[in-house]
Amino acid sequence: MDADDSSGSPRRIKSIQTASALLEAIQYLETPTFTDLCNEVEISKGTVHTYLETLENEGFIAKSGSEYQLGVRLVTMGESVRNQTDIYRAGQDEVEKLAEKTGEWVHLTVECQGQEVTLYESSGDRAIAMDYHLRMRESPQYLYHTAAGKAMLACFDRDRVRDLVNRQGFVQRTEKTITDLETLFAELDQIQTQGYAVNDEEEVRGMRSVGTAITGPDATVCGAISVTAPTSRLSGDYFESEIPELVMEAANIIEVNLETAGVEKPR
Amino acid sequence: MDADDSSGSPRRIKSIQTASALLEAIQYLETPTFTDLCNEVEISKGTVHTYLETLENEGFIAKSGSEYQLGVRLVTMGESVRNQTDIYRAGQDEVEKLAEKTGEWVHLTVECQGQEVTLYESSGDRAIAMDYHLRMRESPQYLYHTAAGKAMLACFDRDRVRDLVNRQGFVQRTEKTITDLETLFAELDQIQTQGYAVNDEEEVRGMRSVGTAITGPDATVCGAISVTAPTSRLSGDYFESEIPELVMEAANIIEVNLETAGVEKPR
DNA sequence: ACGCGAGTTTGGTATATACAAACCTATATG
DNA sequence: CATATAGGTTTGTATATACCAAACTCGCGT
Repeated sequence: MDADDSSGSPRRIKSIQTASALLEAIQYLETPTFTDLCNEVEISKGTVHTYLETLENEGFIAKSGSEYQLGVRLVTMGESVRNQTDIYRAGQDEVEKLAEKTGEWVHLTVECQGQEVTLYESSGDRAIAMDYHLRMRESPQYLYHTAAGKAMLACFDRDRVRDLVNRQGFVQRTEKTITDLETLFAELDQIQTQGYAVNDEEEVRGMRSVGTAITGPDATVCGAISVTAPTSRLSGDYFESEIPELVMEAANIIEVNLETAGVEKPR
Repeated sequence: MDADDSSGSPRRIKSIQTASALLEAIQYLETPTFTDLCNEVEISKGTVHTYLETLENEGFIAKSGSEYQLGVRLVTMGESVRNQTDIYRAGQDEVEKLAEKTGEWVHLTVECQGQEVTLYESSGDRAIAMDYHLRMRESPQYLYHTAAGKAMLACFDRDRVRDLVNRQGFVQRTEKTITDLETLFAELDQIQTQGYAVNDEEEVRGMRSVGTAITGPDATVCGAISVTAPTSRLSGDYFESEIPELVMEAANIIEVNLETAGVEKPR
């Protein structure tokens, strides 16, 4: 549905776009059947069939019985991506340490095509809401929904932020979700001055998080790290200064790790 | 190089095969440049360019500077696959428990297109050789190279095994690697009777493992679980009976979990 | 036995693909 | 400073190929 034809003509391979749409549909529909997929995309049965056969053959999808699902090859590829991403290697240990220290969920995320993708996560012993976090790993999040995401947005050029938001629109998840550009910009300014972002039940009711951006040696944003916990446990001074302190410290160490290791920015 | 044209005509989308080859090349070459890729595949520069543009646009790859690498979208997709695979959900806890009990590496793997893919792994506190295991997660292994793989092979029809081996050939990794069909078949028979497989430095010198297959409710193989440790620590009675016992127990529990949960076999 | 829906195969044609060659744009070289 | 060279991008075009439609097969419920 998204015409990317910016009038000119950056040539594209249509079959890849179609395949991509099918993969996305399969991921989205969980375990669709052949007809489910035919209904989802506007392509003839025969063609869909050929695509699915090909994708299965290449290991991108797998058919179990009459249901399709993404193939195991993607696990391998995903793992590859992680291991090649510097921020993952540089940050893994810190994430685990922070999770242990706080006892809560800690996420290491990066921005990808205007959304937030979780590269690594670790749960402390008090961490809750497994299901939510499971789902979060599976699907990218809007940057303005999360603390880590907002921390990254704050580092972007405001024009770029405007651009993103225009393309994505504001999806309201709770009554506290940011739903207009002014509020967002005001908050981004604040984040920039205080050095960290908070998410106060803006994505899930009863959940708060504190996040901060991780910048590479060339001052570009590489990703972000965040701590998430139920509002009951994350409040007062702990929420307003202790946790931010810990999060920023961790981010700082990761930045140093990045600096010393061979460096490349993701994206 | 793999002609899948069984003369007949299962129609395929050629562009997807090409894209797949490019992705594989990118994964294999780590962070290739444009020209690297042109050399790797036999396609004209212009065409490669169009493919890469499309793949980047769809999030399958990312260009950082002049280097290409697999895109972050694949992380998300891979995570999706894991979470949808019953054996992952059913086995995760047991893998962790086993890792804690033994203090060594524990792997949960499945078969995919005749190779072994790691779905989940956990390292006990004595586990070593991180680099090796990192690499293992990234690239599928030959089934006859590992304990878990052989355990799965033992459950297959022998004709299917012959088929696989004919297609893959025997790649010798150490002087103990199995390199002929008779030896393999003999060992598979033994595995079937004793209920578990061992890998005695057949893949990496100084490394042993013990693995066993996990079968679903419909008696098909879903995957396998294995413990890996240095030969020095894995020997004598511990190697020959204690560990096998633990591994089989874990597999058994996972099978029960599979039985009780909603069930689907991967692949 | 029959009909029906889900899934697969086939023919023909519009078109997307892939080559080649021209074209840029930086970086090395005389 | 001019020129050469390599890395990368764009364009025209013949042809392979992807796509639709319609025919077909298979399995299931009645």
